Amino acid sequence: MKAKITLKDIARELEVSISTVSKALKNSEEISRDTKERVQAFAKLYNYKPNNIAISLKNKRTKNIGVVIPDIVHHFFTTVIRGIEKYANARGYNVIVCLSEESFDKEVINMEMLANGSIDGFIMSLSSETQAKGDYNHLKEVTDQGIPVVLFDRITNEVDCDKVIIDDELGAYRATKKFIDQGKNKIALITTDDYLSVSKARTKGYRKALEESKLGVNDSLILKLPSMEMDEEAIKTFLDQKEPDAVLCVNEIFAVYSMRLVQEKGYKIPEDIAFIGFTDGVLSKYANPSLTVVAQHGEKMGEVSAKMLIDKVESEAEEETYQTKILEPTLVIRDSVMH
Amino acid sequence: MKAKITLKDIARELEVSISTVSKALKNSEEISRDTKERVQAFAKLYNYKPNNIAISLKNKRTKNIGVVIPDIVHHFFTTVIRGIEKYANARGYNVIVCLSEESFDKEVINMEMLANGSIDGFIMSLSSETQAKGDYNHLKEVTDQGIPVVLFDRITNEVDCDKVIIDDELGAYRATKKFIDQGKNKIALITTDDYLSVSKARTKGYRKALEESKLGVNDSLILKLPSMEMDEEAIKTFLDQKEPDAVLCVNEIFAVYSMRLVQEKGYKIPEDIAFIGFTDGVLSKYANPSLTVVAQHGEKMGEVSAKMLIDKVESEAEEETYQTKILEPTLVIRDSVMH
DNA sequence: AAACACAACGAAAACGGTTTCGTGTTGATA
DNA sequence: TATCAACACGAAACCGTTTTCGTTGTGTTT
Repeated sequence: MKAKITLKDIARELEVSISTVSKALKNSEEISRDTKERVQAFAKLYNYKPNNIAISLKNKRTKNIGVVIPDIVHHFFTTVIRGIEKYANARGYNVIVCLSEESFDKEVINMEMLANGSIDGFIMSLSSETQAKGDYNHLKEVTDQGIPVVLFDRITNEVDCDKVIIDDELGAYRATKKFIDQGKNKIALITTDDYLSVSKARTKGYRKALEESKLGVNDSLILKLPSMEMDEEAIKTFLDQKEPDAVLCVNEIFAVYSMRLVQEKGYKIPEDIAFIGFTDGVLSKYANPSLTVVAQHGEKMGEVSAKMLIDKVESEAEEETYQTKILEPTLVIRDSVMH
Repeated sequence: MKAKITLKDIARELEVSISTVSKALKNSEEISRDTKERVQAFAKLYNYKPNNIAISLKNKRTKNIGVVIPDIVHHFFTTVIRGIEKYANARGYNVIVCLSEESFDKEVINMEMLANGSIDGFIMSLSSETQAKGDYNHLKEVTDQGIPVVLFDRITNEVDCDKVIIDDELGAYRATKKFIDQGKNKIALITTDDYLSVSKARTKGYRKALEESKLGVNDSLILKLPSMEMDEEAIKTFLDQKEPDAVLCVNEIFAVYSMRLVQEKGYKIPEDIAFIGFTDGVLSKYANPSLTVVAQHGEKMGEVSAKMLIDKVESEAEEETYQTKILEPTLVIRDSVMH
C-alpha cells in the first residue's frame, strides 16, 4: 500500500521548497528549466496527483454539482441524470445525486448537507410533498447564499432561479388534438392532483384542445389520482364506467396498465380505443401494442440544465438575471393510435 | 445575499479566539457555561454551519462515496443506486455517481478523478469493455492506495476487494428447472457473449439444469448476442428457426420483445411457448402478458454494498480480509409461465 | 566600483476547520 | 503567604494546496 504523495514529500525529497514544486508542476516561468524537469520527472515517477479537497478549499470551488430529485427509479429522471452527467463530466464536474423520495424533509436535509461547501450549485426537481406544501424556504436560503440553482421539470414560480421545463401544456394539447383529428369524441384524461406542476400544465393543454374543438370539456372524463402511484382499482372503475374511445395519461404506467385492462375486455387498440402517454421510456416502446407518447427529452433537459448551472457557476458577474428555458415536446407515434 | 459565516467571523464578533469558538460549538468541557451559551446563540442566530471541505481536509474523510456504473438508464442499476443512496444517507454519506457508459476509458478517467481525495471509497460494477479487455489496473491502483472498493454484479476475481453478487447461476438454474418441470422440452436461451460475468453464470445455470434432466443441452438452442443491446433481427431469425416452447432471456427487454414476436405469429403464451427473463423491472410487470422473472434484488444489493464499504471505511483496522456476499435470487411468477 | 535588472527560489499567508499544548487567573490548601 | 490545582481561554500547528511578496545571487550597465 503506497500512500498518496504530496507536494511536501516531493519538496523534501528534492530539497527545494513547496512553492517551488507547486510552480514547477504548473510550468511557471519563474522556475528554471532544470528544476522544472527534475520536479516533473519525480512527480510523474511517483504518480503525483494534487489533492482535490485541498484545491477546493483554496479556490472555494468544488467542481461538484448537486442533483436532488424525487425518485431515481423512474425513466424520465434517469435520463435527465444521464444528460447532466455527460455534460458535467465533459466540463470536469462530478455529480452528487441525492434522492428526496418525494419527501419535503429529505429534500431539506439533503440540500443542507450539500450546501455547506460540498457543491458549487444545485440542479433539482421538486418533491411532490414540497409542491403540495408550497414551502420553498430551503431553496431561498440556498440562493440567498449565492449558490446557483437550476430547477427542472417540477418547478415553482416562487423561487428566483434558472429553470428548464418542457412545454407540458403544448404536449398535452397536441396529443389531445391528435385524438380529435382522428374523430375520437370521448377523450378521457388520467392525471394526478393539480399540485404537481406538470400535471396541472398537462390538464390545461388537454382542456384547451377540447375547448377549441366542437367537443368541449367533459369534467367527468378526467380522473385525478392523488399521486403518481398506481391505483389499479381507481383506473379500472373509471374505464368501466366512462368507456372512452381515447385516453391521455400523464405517464406511461397509467397508459400501459389501462391498455391491458381494455384489451382484456375485448376492445381493439387503437380502433376501439386509442392511448397516448407521457414519457418515452422502455415501457412505451415494448408494450403491446407499443404506446404513442409525448417524449420529454430528459437527456436534453439534463444537458441544458447542467449547461445553465455551470455557466452561472463559472461566470464572475453577479448578474441577478434568470431565464426559463422551455423545451418542445414531441409526439412519438406508435401503435396505440392510428397512423 | 448573505455569505456563509465562519468560525473566524464569530471569533471576531465575540472577541474570543477561534479555538474557543470551535470548542464552544462542540460543547467542550474546557469552555465556561457562559461563553458556550454566547457562542452557541450567536452561531444559531447567524445559522453557522461548518464547512465540509475544511473538515474533509482535516480528517482526511470526505463522507462521500463514489459509485461507478456502466449505465443509469437501466432498471437494475437504478435500484442498486437507490439502495446505496438510502443506506449511505442514513449513515451521513453522500453518493457521487459516475457513468462509464460501458467504456473502459471513461471508467478509468472517472476513477482517477474521484480517487484524488473526493471520496472515501468506491462501489462499482464493471463496464462491458473492461470485462472484455480484462484490464483491471485502475482498480488495483486504487486499492493499492488503500481506498476500499466494493464490486457488485459485474465483478472480477482479479481484484482483491469485497464483492456482492446474486447467484446468477442458481437463478438461471431454477428458471430452467421450472420449464422442465412443466414439461417443456425445447428450452432456448437468449444471452450475450461470455465475457460478461453475469451472462456466463446464467448460461452455466441453464446448462446445469438441462444436463441434470433427460433433455440434455442442445447448443443450437442458445443465442449469444454480442452485447446487452437489442438486436431485433437476430432474435427474430432465431425464434423463427428454432421454434422453442420455452425461452429464458438474460434481461427483460429480450424477453418482452420475443413475446411480442411469437404473439404476432399466433402463438399463445404460456401454453405454446413460455418465457422467463432476468431483472424485475417495470417492463416485466406491465408487459402483456406479464413476465415471469428472476428478481435480482437490486436495492438490497446496493444496501449490502454500501454497508460493506462504509464499515470498511470506518474501521481503523487494516485487515486485508475480503468477503464476497452472494444474494439469493427469487423467481417472480407472472403470466408468461403456467402457474 | 556602484547601481541596477533579472533570474530563481523560499517564506508565509490564506482557505476553514480541529486539536494539542501552553498560560494566566482564580480560589483553596498547607 | 507561598504553593498548587482547576478553570478558562489562546497560540499555533496541521491538513495540502496556491499565490504574493520578498530575498538571494549573478551579470550587466555606467
